[in-house]
Amino acid sequence: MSTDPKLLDDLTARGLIQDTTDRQALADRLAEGPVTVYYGVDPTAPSLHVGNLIGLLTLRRFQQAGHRPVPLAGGATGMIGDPSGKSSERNLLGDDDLQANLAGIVPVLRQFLDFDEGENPAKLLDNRAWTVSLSILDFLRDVGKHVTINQMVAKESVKNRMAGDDGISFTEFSYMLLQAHDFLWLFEHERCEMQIGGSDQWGNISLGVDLIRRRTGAKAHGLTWPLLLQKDGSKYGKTAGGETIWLDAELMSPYRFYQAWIQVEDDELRKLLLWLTFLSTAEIDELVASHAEAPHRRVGQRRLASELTELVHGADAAAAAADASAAIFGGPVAQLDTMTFEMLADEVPTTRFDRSRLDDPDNLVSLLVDASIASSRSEAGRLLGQNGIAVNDVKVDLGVTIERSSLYHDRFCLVRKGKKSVFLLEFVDGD
RNA sequence: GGGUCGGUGCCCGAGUGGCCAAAGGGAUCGGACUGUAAAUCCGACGGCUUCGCCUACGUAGGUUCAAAUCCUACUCGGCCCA
Repeated sequence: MSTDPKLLDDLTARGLIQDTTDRQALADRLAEGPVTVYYGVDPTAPSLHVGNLIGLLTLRRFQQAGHRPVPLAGGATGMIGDPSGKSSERNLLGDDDLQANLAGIVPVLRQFLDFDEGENPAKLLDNRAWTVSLSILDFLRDVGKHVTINQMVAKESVKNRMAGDDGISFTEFSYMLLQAHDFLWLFEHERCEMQIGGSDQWGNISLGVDLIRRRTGAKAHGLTWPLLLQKDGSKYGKTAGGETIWLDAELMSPYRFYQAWIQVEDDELRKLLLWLTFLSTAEIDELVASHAEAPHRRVGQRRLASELTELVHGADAAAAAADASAAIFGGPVAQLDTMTFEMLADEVPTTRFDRSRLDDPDNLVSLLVDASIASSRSEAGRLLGQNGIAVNDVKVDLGVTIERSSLYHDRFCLVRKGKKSVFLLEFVDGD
């Protein structure tokens, strides 16, 4: 099977290459034929999030170019905690949590990678498989012997932590050896010649490359991309509101996922389109240019949001998220029909109440709290006082009551908090 | 094990007996301006039955009219010594 010779150039054009091992050797090897390439994810959270997005997309780019992707779940390394990019020691996760997290990431992987493709199917591996049975003596002899402490201490991630107040535990210090061992194992058992990761992984990746060379004399390859950072320099991964952007529909609905990208600022658009979509660089240039002509139409954000939502959640979910957004931000809510409201109820945070709540006078504050629109009665009062709540598009004050006549289609009531957050209240008959 | 410094609200960080629900900054949330953008400005930012009350400054006790501030024990973390 032949491979796409333009892969490296495309990644370069997108600005997705931060560091590589010997660039020419890598280009030659990729041109020669399919390469097995791995990207490791530690299951430290119940699902994957934006932080893993570039990795998944890059694996996909490799697969589309004819290479063989290996997503590696860090069932073993997840128990240790990678100090890279962390300023303080991690809490160790228990076995049960890890297993549950692992189960959570598999479906997401399937969205991105083809595991059934004839010639170069993706293969999911878990480093527990070869790590749990590893004896400490073997480990020290086969891995530790080939690495000097000097080398390890020189790594950026370790240096930072040694300079800090909290120090670094031996456990986390050892993390890079386990990762290097993974690479070696994959090289020997899966003919995996390449590891990719975010730039914070560079130290760990190059250590693995070195280990492979010392143990086998062979040349392995590494590639990292720049980290996706927010303006303040912190890792990307949260919405403006500080909510983690999950890739699992259970943890973040497609609508909210879509909204997270719709709200992206103009300055970030080009970069995000290049890094996170499969649109060609030419298409992106065009899109960014037309966006600049009429920024208020937000064509750039719309495209980014729908491309990404489709990638992560599928075409149907992406269309539904776009429809819901159009209904909510497009015009007067009063004009929406029952079907649209029912559709919205699936997309927007919706709370169901018994109709009897409508009979309480002055029920607004308690409804806001019960629907988790405000976290306390004090906050609800504050929001109302600051003109932050609109019921059915009308700003309301303290003391307002939601009654039967306020409902649309005798069931729904739409509450806005601020400009961007929308909630639906649904009133139904009690049992 | 010894010594030493420290543990304050979402985070950083002031405060060393009353004027402390606790300075300042960041984050966040509302408002104005806009384009569901950025920048800027304004306001809020423990809870409640809100002119008052309750809960909070590592944990548990104690001294005092009064403690985040003093004392005791415990606990956790940094650093130094062994």
